[in-house]
Amino acid sequence: MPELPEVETIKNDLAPFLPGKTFTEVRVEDPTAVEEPSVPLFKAGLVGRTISGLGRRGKFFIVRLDSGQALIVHLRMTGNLVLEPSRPLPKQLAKARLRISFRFDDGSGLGFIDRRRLGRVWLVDNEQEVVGKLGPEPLGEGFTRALLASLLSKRRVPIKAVLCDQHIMAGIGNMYADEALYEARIHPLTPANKLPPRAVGRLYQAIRDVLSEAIANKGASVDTYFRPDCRRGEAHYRFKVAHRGGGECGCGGKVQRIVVRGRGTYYCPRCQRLGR
DNA sequence: CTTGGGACCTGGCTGC
DNA sequence: TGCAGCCAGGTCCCAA
Repeated sequence: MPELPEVETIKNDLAPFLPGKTFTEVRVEDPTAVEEPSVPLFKAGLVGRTISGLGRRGKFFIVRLDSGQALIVHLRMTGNLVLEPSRPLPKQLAKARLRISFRFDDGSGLGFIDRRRLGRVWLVDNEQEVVGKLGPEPLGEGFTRALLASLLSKRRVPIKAVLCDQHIMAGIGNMYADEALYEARIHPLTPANKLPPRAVGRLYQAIRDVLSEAIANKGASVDTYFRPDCRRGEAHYRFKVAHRGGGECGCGGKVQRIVVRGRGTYYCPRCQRLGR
């Protein structure tokens, strides 16, 4: 599932290829992929435009155009952007369906494939229309310990739910929330506003460390995530708890799986105690 | 404000 | 072996 480190990796991988290219053809194979505007306007707004730069906000991938518009992609659960022509797709992607294909003036192409068809694209005048309601970037300069403390102090819900809420902070999903809480030795059910200042400090560092390390390892290929050239990320090899139910923690205890707000949550009951 | 639930979506898994 | 039904979880939306 692509979260911040995966989308950042996709952006970094595409940075040497996309900027400067001009769209020559856009084929929308699955119209439900286009959230905004209509499919004809979507195509017309892209063809002939040149890519001026790439960006990322939370889990959204942003392609900026010379027209001033922005093509925005959200991969949701199973979306992938693959460079074409590409080698045979890995078997996890073999059944994914092609939803949109983009062709460029140099003959290259980019495919948006998505097994479960939950991903979406937008073409908008102002990217804030799509990403404007997101909370701060956890790796951004403005994301300080004090800001985290103030965000948490207003919420009584389990800390796990707060970390995954894109309106509070942007880019953390199920996997990295579990990893950050493990690293900070915080039980996922702890009410956010009940965290003592020292725990908030640990959590702040854990969020930054876990995300940075995952980016350095090019994202986590736990399910259908692959880089645009179909290579795997390696961040999942470093996971201590995420998707490791029944596995062993370094302390000798067993990683447990519980459900927090409808999401599978992995943690170590010995390292992450409730109430302190 | 919060919380819970459903909808979207389909491959892969479980259980009979 | 076949098949029904559940599960994964990011996001939005609605009801209480």
